[in-house]
Amino acid sequence: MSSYETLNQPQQEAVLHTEGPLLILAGAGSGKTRVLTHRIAYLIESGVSPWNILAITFTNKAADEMRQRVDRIVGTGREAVWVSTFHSACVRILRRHIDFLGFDNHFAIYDTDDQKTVIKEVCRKLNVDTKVFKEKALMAEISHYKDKLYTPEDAEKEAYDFNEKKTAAVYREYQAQLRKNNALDFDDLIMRTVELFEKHPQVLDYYQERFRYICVDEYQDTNYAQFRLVSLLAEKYRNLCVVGDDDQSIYRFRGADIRNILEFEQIFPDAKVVRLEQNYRSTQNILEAANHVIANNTERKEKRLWTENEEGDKIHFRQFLNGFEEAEYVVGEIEKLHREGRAGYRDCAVLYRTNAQSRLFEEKLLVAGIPYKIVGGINFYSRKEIKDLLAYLRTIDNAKDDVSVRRILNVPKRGIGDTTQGRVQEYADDMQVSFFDALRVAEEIPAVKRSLPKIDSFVTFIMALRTKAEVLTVRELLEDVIDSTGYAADLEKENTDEAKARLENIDELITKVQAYQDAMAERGGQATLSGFLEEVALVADIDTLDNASDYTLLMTLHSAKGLEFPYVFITGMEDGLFPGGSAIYRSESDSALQEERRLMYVGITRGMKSVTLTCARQRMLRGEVQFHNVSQFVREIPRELVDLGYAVQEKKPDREKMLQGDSVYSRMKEAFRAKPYMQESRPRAQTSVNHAEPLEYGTGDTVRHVKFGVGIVTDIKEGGRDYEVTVDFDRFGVKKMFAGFARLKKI
DNA sequence: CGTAGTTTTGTTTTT
DNA sequence: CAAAACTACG
Repeated sequence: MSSYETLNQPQQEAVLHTEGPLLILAGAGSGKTRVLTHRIAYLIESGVSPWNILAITFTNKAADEMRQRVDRIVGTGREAVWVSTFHSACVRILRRHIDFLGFDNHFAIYDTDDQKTVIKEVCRKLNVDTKVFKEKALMAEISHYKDKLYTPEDAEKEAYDFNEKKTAAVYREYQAQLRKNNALDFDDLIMRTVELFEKHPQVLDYYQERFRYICVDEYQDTNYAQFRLVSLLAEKYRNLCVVGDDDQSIYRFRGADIRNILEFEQIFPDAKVVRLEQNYRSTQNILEAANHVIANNTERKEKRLWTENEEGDKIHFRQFLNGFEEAEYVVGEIEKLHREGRAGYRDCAVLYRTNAQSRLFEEKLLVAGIPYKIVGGINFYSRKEIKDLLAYLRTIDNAKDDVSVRRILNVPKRGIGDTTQGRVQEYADDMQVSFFDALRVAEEIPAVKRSLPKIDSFVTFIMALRTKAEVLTVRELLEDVIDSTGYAADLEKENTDEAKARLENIDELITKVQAYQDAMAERGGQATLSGFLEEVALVADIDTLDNASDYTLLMTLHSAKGLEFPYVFITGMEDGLFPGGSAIYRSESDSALQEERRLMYVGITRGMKSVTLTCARQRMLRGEVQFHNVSQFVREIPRELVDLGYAVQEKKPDREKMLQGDSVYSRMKEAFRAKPYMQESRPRAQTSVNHAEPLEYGTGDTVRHVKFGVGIVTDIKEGGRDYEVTVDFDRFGVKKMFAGFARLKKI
């Protein structure tokens, strides 16, 4: 019990309040994970059976960690506590009871690729032009319906214009296809569970009894469907504890409804509210900066985090000519930190808005020999070779999974091409049977006579695998597939780098199967094919990080949520990139911008000791060079909290370049690249005295003045024949001046 | 039926 | 600048 003394006052309140609804408003770094784990431990210690506790976390990794921590405090019983993500919990429930809804318990879980395949098929069938209705857009629409628990019928009822009606029709057919394939997509996992509970009260009752104490973390990112799910489960005993921070709500695009947390007190009027506002993670400067940025948002609950930590470094801000130099600088800093023994590689994280930005950093890290890992982006499981092999496993596991069957029908090449596939599909549609069943009776289909023997041998092959699956372990089965299809053998013959990489991935897959089997054996569970496939579908990249290895992490700001690092680099701080282009334009409602700002808030508050913001003037984006201004979020940080890195070298201007990109490489590159750009801008700057012509710098740029030194341009006004420029100088404060006189130079 | 070569298209963010 | 989608040829 003594461990509770290490908690502060509100933290203790939250831990000790076990009965009835509880809302914990937990600011960034306020120790909410500690509170949650202690709360679960306290529940168990005060006699609640671990069996009766359900804790929902945002990632599987967080779930594992929480389970371990609870175990460390309580010692026993953690096995029985359910700690998992919404999706995992739902799968567990559905595997047991989905037959109530007419699905087979061996249902497949479709990922984005599979969904797209189905959508394409649906559009073809319904004669929907995918040039007009993009698959991606349709998927997003359908997903939103599901987030709100709209059935296809609901969607059709609410559809007023042509587009909406079409979308609803696609939705209906899409759901029909999924059912035919005995498959669920991610959103279905939640929606079908709610459906199960609503249609079968006895099932709901079972789980209500089972989960008398429910905890939901990251509550600000739940959508309506998840809210409904939790409400149903908690209805009976009302022991619902939700934890969240409205300032960190960053998943609105996937249906997260901030009202869930903002209106919790209305829905549960007897709820106790605890606010955790003391931050234990970051320095004062970091926290101050974060507070100032987020204060620009209007749609939020007023609050102010504070800390007893030291003041610490200022927020470092550096602007570069292009993305290469930005990456070089960041990598150089990490190298320096490591060399000077100030930080391990794992203490540094590089964050960015979009996954595409990881490339430059990856290249530079590779050259520098710094161990790193990219989180997210192209998922391991979405590589072709892996998807192919998994499609075999899925075909074996779920006889109705047409998407998988079609994928492997001609992989490896069996001489069964698109034409044949189309004819079989047509037959299957006409006769209302599954694709695989159509293959089995292919002799009935006159049009495919030529390929008949090939089809027959494929069918026999799959049937044989299914028989084997009953006696083999998952690993043995996978190895059998790799072997008997000749998949690996074909790749070996190719003998290219590409093929080698794929072979490595296949080995990796075998390793993962083995790891799954081991984990199940350790937990005393049964390793099943369904179980493995489920893990494959639901385990995100971030879940597989091991804390023991010393590598620098690269990831999106979204992925960084819930993590912390001593040294954080937030890169690509440019208007148009972050905040993203689509968030800037909408003048009507700036809620998109506010979401971006919350993302910025999340980013800054990941930092414990140091936060560095970087940006580039010039950047290659989808094959084109783009010019960007410094992100408005940088400007929202008070000037006195920012270090520009130039001030000290005022007397020796040349040194700043060495500081920025301290390799010969970078200076060569700059000379090379900068030329065309300089040629263009210099004459403009000179003539700007006469006419209001474009300046070489813009709002947010870092500039140098002969006398005042370095500063940031905060405003530019067009004043007749010249510009009036407002600059916030490092050492002289805010000055207004005419561009023609000031002869400011962009850095 | 399969492949190589060509054109088009596209960006948030994730379970 | 990619990846994906399409086309034309063997």
